[in-house]
Amino acid sequence: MKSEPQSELELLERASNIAGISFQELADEAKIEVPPDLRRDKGWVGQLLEWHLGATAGSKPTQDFEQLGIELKTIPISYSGKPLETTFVCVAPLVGVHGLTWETSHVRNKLSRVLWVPVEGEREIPLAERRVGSPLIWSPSEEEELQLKTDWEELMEMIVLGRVEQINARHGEMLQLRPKAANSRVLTEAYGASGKPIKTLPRGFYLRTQFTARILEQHFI
DNA sequence: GCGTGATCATGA
DNA sequence: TCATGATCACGC
Repeated sequence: MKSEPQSELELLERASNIAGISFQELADEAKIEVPPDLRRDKGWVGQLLEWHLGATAGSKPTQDFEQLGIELKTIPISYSGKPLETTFVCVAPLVGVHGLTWETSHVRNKLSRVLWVPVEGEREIPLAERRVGSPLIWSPSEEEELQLKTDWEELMEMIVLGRVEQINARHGEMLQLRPKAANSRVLTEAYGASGKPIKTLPRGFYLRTQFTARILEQHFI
């Protein structure tokens, strides 16, 4: 593992220095194997980049670079430069949500400052040959933050009203709520009708590709 | 089971 | 073709 970067500039420089490098080359340096594909290693690219950039948070529910207040997100892009996948943000709280506000939410904290690292994501490109793209540091604009806040409040209101099982991925303009679990049999506690406890599938907040596409676009304009 | 890292696979 | 709902691996 590399040391933790001591400043935002140092982090950005590290990310810039691996732009254009193939996953094979990065894996060799980290002394790890490149899997044949991502079917059984969905988080492999993210962990490869964590290693190279010196992220230390591990599986803690905090920003990847706590000291710098920065979250790392790799984002797979198509040949046209558009995101191929939505972006997971964090697990959604389903209980103990009384008094939670956007201002203190994990979503806002994680997205307050993000190092986006685009990576080649087309499945027809062998994993070992895919390359890292140019990084960018981003914070939400006022408009973006308002969009996120609006979505978050709508989703959290449904959760607190015991309507979590009526939420589907079509809710939320930019921020959506979807399953986040090992499989569909996993259960966690939530509020049901009349506030009675129920067991339901754990959920996570995800950014729509439309939202992340704009972030990347604006950087290149 | 929870939270991290996410992408897969299928129906519309 | 594309987004939704489901899924995979790991540390603890």
